Amino acid sequence: MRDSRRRPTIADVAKAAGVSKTTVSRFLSHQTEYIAEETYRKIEQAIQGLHYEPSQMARGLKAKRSRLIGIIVADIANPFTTAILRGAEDVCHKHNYSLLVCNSDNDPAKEQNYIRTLRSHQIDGLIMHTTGYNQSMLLALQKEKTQVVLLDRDVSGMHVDLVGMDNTQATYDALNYLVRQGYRSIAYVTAPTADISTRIERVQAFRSFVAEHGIEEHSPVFQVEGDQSLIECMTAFMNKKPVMAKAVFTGNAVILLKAALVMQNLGYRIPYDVGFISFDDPDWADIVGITTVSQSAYEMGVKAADRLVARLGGDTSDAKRFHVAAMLKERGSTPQVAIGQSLNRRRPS
Amino acid sequence: MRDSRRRPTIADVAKAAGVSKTTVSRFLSHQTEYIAEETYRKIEQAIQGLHYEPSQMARGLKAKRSRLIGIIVADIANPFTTAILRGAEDVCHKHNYSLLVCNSDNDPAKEQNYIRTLRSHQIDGLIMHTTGYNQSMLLALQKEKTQVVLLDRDVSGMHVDLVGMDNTQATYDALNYLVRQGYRSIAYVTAPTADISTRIERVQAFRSFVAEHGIEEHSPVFQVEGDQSLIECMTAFMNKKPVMAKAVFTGNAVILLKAALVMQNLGYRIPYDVGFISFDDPDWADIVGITTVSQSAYEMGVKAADRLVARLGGDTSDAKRFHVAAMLKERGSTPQVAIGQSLNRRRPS
DNA sequence: TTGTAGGCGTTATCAG
DNA sequence: CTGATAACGCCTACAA
Repeated sequence: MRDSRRRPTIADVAKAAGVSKTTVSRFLSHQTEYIAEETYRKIEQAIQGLHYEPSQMARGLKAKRSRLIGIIVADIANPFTTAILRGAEDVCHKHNYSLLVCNSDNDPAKEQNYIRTLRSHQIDGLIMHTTGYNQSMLLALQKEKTQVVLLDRDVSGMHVDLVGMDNTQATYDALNYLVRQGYRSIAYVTAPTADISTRIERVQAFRSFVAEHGIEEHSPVFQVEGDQSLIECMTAFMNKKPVMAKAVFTGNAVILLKAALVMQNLGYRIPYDVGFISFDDPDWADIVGITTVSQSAYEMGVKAADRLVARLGGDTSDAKRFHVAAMLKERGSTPQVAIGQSLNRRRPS
Repeated sequence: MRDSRRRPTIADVAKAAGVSKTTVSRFLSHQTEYIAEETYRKIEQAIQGLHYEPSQMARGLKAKRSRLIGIIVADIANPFTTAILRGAEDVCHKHNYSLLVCNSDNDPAKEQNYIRTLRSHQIDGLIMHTTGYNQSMLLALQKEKTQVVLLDRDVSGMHVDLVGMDNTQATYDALNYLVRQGYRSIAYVTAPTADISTRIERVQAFRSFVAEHGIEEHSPVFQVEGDQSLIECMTAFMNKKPVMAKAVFTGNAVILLKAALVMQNLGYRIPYDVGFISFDDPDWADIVGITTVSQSAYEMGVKAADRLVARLGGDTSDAKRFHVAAMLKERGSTPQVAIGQSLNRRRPS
């Protein structure tokens, strides 16, 4: 008698159905053509009765496939990441893959650690929102036929699909909009760029733009780490003479929130004292009324998983870059201002 | 010669080090006492050289452990969930477990599907934020020695650890606070309770409270599904006579955001026309100034994973309920009002 | 149409 | 101190 506390195996099913393991295996892999009607029904019943479910571990060991897809994200608390996860999860679920979610915290060492762990679990593919520092491990993974798709951030020297956005274009779009609205003093606030391609591209685009428009003198880039440095930067920016219409441009939703809070605590009101615009489009931007450059993170997650699944399905076409569209969502935080207008614009009554 | 495109196996390491697989295996399981210094070094070098990493699939097959922990969450887009994931992930990572994240979308069928998938992957344990409808599958899992910890929501008849909060107490705390602030007409807005224990408990607590305080006539419970019904409910609530200070109490951050937006679109201002309080404490509550009943979701994730890891480590103590503290975070959305004060309180100037 | 006999990569047992 | 061997659950030639 089988121990009901043990998960049933294919042997249990075989015994219950009075056939061999091979026949059950055929049933499982839908090679149903050569199975007698009678046998088919018996196996079916045995499986139902035992609540049998094939072991992915055993299957994987044989087939060298795990039906596991790894995803390493930089910050799981970021709504941008959440939306990506949701998209990737939807696609993986549809194709019967499961998602191993890892949170690197933007820490290259933690990321490396996770790559190792994922490799030990024989992941079939990896969706990588990378710190940018683990190129060699990723290349090694690739060599072992683990498919890799880069998400958002690029890694130099990797010839794989990348799903992201045109950061230079998006930065220019946002800045053109701000200038049209009358702002001539713009601070770009970002977490330290480190080796993160998107951050670097955006900062470069920002610098080019403000130089081209001759407003670089009043348009600094702040790479902030920690709340204290943010407070200092915001204070310095707001105190900078000459007094004129200023706007803050934040690199993601997390920094947006922090910067907005700092401004509030410093006694500045958005948008009456300072304009705000941000990359990312957290759900709460709607209610606070923050103009954003929305990246459609959900689409990115979907697309990345789609590409990965396609590769796993045998697509060997050349590695490609996919850009999801960025969309400027205009809200109340960036009203039109008279050029050179001073601070302390009155709240409309 | 070994194919470098194949992941190295223990046999490759053994050959490279000139020892047997057994010896390498001893090395891997840190039974280092009986290994000669010389041998130890050779194995170490072979592993380094080959970038060998033991296969979890093979290990799992043998040991019937996968070092995989499944977590099924109801809504991955909810910041409450994100915080939980972060907590659980931190703990799992520390103990060398990986997290298989599944998003049930509050759909019992999808949840059932995921339970099956996770079982097929031989998860060692499951953290369950459940729809409440898959009791029998969970019991079956348990019988197979898969540890289960319930998160937030209870399942009747399951004798396992549960990490959650005291919903009745928290509801009373919030309502007592509102009454102290002067509100006498309070709407509780929740997603349909379905079989979700927390939602049911909160609604019951709300009903008891308003009955005890004799304000049930002006204090409805709205179970809303979809934006249209939310608009109708909010409109009805605000139009209800007599005109008096009203407050909306939302069951989670997602509904909070929707309800606040609806109010805004209907032309009501928070808190001048209507007070707001909510379960959950999304990061943006700070900047908008919403009073919340914070659940410390991160702590819940940590605690749940801690319990699971403890069980996996052999803890066989009785199943227990763990309550994280709920904390009322008072912000601007629930100002003190004169009892019975009418709508359209003026914005302070 | 069905069954037998390996082998996937690892660990445990037992014997040197 | 070290090594041969069997077994975990499944799949896949090859046979019958």
